[in-house]
Amino acid sequence: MPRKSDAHERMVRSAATLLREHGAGATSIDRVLAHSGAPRGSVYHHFPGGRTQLIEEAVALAGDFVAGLIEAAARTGDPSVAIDKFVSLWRKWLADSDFTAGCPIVAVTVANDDSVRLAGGVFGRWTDGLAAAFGAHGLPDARARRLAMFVIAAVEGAVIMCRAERSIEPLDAATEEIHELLVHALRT
Amino acid sequence: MPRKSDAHERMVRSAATLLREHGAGATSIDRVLAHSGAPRGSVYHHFPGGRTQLIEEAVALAGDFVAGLIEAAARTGDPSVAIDKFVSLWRKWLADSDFTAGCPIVAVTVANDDSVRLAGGVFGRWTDGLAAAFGAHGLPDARARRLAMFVIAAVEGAVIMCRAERSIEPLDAATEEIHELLVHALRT
DNA sequence: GTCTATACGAAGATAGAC
DNA sequence: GTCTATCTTCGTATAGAC
Repeated sequence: MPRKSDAHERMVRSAATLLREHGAGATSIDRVLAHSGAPRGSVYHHFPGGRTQLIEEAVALAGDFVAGLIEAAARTGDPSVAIDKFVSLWRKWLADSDFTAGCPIVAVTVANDDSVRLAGGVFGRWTDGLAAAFGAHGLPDARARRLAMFVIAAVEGAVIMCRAERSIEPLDAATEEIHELLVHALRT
Repeated sequence: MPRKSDAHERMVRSAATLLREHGAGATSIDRVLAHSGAPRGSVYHHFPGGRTQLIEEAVALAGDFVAGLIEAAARTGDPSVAIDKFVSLWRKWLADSDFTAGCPIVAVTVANDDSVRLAGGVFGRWTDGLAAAFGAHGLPDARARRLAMFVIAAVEGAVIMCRAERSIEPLDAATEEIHELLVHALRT
């Protein structure tokens, strides 16, 4: 009885990892196979859409994972908690990878991969989740949305700078300045 | 007499363009040749270091261009001017490319290209330039640096989201929230 | 500086056997 | 579901002629 954790799932997870560490251009079927240990012969059985489908599933998986985290934290009604969860995730991934891994959604976006189509939806969902937390705190819808978008952009940008500089400083700077901004924005 | 605008320079410029539009993985010698119209035969005459050297020169060119812009604006002593120049540049590039072009430094960073080594230095120079403007305005060194880093991260992140969502909204949101933050930070 | 030819490897995708 | 060809295209790099 084939468990759920079969070759298909292992390949999607490996694709997400390669996306994060080496970008879309380097995420080839060959490398996913080597990384996941999945068998060559069944690639087009599991992914009839070939490489495109594989990348798209990896984007969806990563997008859902982060969205779930944001949405769960947003339900506490405290925007600071949601932001902290989001930032902590990147902090952990950067540390675990020694500053070589970033965001898979960013990877497909800057490479203009076929799956950029999905990237907009993922960022949109993250934005909606965070905006809901700001809204619950009493901010007007327009400001809540603007702030949510801004926080996500700032953190994503900081993660890239952390990789380039091989230092956590940019993410620390972003965390502090976001906090500073929220002190004023959330003042009731 | 071979002018300065010869095959070498055209290739570097084309490489930067391809980096911005299709990422590091898709910036191959073949594509640079096709895009620049430069002759095949002299590639390794102009670039003894091959593809690696070509990409590195493109990163350096783009990095210097933006740094020069920031540094010139910073000399006015008004941080808002420097930020406006920086944001306007991205706004124009996004519009001109119909949201398909981003930052070449980001491209080599997320692809973990050999030239990531240069990316940290480029971001560092941009940060120093903007921090100088904040310092001239009277902010303490630590805060000036933190704010400079944050602004660059936020704008770079917003540009990526603009590409994914094919909309200028994320950059508009970033511009407004950065302004909001500066209203408090630059209060004398 | 620029040309052609060539070697070599990696990658996506398909076909047909088991 | 998995295997082994196989085809084709693309990419880097070198050699040697002009």
